Amino acid sequence: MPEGPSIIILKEEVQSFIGKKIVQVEGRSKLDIQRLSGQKIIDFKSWGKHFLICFKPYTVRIHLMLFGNYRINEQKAAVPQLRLIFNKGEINFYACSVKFIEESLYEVYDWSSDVMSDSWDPRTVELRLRNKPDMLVCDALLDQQIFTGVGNIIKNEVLFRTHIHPESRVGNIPRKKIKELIKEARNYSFDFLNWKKEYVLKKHWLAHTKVICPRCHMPFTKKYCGKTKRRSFFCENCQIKY
DNA sequence: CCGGTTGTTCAGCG
DNA sequence: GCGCTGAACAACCG
Repeated sequence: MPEGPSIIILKEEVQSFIGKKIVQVEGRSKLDIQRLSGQKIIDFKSWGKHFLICFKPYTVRIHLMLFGNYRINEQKAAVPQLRLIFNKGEINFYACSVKFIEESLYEVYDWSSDVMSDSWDPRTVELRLRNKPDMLVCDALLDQQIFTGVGNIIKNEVLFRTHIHPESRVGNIPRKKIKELIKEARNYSFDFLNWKKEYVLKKHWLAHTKVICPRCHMPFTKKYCGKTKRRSFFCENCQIKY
């Protein structure tokens, strides 16, 4: 379900609930979710994979993790973690993490690293990469403080597009190539968004889950790389190890 | 039925 | 206190 672009889609799907009052709250979250009853939704925001429901006194953070999903104006055969019922319509979140954020969002989040954000700033990303020269690039792409919103699919596709081997050390990658990587992380994320909206995301995967390199037709390597030990699909021939 | 996964946190250990 | 590992959580697909 959830890499950054998927959360953008969620945000777009719930726009009509902005300004609406929650009339009833259900769910198996152990938090005091009843405090949401009677609250009016001020806005929906996102920071990477975090979906933020903004109320005047606080914010609710939904994280869909690996298996989470949601239904708008319908339910599925499962107990929602959080169910928000309005006079007209409802939003249901399943298998997710729910948290209250009491602080101002601007104390908690820095949007300049969020690949989907209007405030995205490649210089922030470059600085944070420069501070982690020993990190493998496959881990850096999944580090939410560096590439906020990037997940495993985006990681694999961006590394393939930029011809970078996942086990390259960040500090060994030439600056020009780093800039390309940063730019492509955002660029591919928007391709992801558009393709997902059209239900053609998988069709456009060049590397993720692939067995043969579409560029040179050599077999791909599948390996659980880096500290994150997430699946990497890459071409030893086309992707340079720095 | 089992194995695997678009993710993250935390306990336990050396 | 650190870094590392594995467990835990959860739902769905093939």
